[in-house]
Amino acid sequence: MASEERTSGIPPCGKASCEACEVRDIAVCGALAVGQLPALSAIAAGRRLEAGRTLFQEGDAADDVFTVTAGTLKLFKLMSDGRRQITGYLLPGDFLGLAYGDTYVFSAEAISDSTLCRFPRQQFLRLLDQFPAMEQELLGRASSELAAAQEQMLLLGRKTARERLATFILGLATRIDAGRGASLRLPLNRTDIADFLGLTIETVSRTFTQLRKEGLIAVPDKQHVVLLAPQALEEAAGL
Amino acid sequence: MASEERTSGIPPCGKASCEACEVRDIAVCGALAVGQLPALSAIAAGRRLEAGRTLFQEGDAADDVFTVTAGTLKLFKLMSDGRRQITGYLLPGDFLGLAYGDTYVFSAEAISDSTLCRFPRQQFLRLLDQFPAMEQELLGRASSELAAAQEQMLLLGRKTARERLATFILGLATRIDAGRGASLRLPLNRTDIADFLGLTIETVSRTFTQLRKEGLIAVPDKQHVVLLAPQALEEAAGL
DNA sequence: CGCACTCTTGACCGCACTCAACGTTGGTGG
DNA sequence: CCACCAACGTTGAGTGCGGTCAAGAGTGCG
Repeated sequence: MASEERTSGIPPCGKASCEACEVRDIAVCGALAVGQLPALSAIAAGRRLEAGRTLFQEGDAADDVFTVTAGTLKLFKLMSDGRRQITGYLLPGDFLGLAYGDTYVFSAEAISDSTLCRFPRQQFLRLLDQFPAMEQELLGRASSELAAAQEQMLLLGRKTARERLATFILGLATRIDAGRGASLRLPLNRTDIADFLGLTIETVSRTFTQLRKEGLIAVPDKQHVVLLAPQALEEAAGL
Repeated sequence: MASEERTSGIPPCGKASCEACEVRDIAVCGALAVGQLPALSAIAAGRRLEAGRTLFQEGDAADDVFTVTAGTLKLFKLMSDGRRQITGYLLPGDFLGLAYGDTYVFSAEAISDSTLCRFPRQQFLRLLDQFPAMEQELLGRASSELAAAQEQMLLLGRKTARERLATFILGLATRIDAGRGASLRLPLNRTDIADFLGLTIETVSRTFTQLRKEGLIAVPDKQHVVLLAPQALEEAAGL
């Protein structure tokens, strides 16, 4: 769990960090804000989720909203014949539960062992009325997610395999922010990367090899990538 | 203009309709709510935009938010070499301006002659504090947009050309809602449809022909489509 | 050791792209 | 009125990128 939390910029939910929290941080880390907001604490419930377990499926009643405090989750949509599109992945600090009406419009599954903070949706929404700052924070998050979604649409609709993978690696580096030349731990395996980038695992694998042979990245093992030439990688990503 | 407004479920912004408006309708139709909210009226500004004119470009300072009262707009992202991805299109009643931080993350251009209601962003955001219902409405809209974006990611990442076009036509029918068997006016030309679906105009054209020859649709002229077999079209869309 | 799982690599294929020609429509001006 | 032109859409022929199918390598586990 500790190594999971290390991968994000969000501080772990220890007592020390809580001291620095403000109400608006509810959306940053559910568990952090619980101590600050008795009303929220009352409705919060911790939830551990083993790797591979489903949090909810597309079509389920959207009764809860969540914040991720540890681990990695993937969000995806399925077609009846099994084709899959991963629409996003969540790291500690991410909020989950905006994009739906009565039912979830995608499925969520833990990639690694994860912990989440669960809030019954109705109670959570009622709390928003009392804390406008929280609502603004949520609106800001929705904006960011929309911007990311549009970036992903450009990737899926118009970029080549090479550009997609380069974009993915750079985006990962930005989210995890592990400094220049550091080794990035890939939160997704090849299958998930393929389903995120709209490719097949074979093409993902070949493209990793291609970027590696060109000296843009190193792949010390299948779970890690090193950015050897970030500049060149950005060019490869298609600006 | 009248024919533009007819294509959406939103009533035109006449005096009669305004009587029925409530504050939360600000997000439904800017001009509607102006009469109800003196504070909003004070900052609102009408804006006509000819077909083909740019409302703003990706990277511009995001100073304003808008509601569309007539016409059609397209939102898109460009790559340096000219590749384009249309991330969405706006019909009367749609809100514009959520997905950004300081600068717009996409460009917006009028497809047909359009009118918009413009609100300086800072003042608009300040008003949100005073009208929580408006903020909740916006949050709901952001949710819908995110859901639509995820649906589009599935389309772009995993669907065939045939499935993409079928999905597009059905989605259009839902948004315009022109009843069974009616003739749908296409708000986008072939180039724009291609850039929306991540295809080329040739493939879009061929696929229109294919669906027509199979009897799923009729194409009375290049600007109209008739759904002859909605059931079969949904199958073609890949469920 | 054997098995299962993930990833890589190679050979081939096919869907959508590219390139090119042609048709249709609408506007403009002689 | 027609001639001309530009913009848009359709259709055909050929190509190539990424998908499919298949084999093999690397790894972890009982």
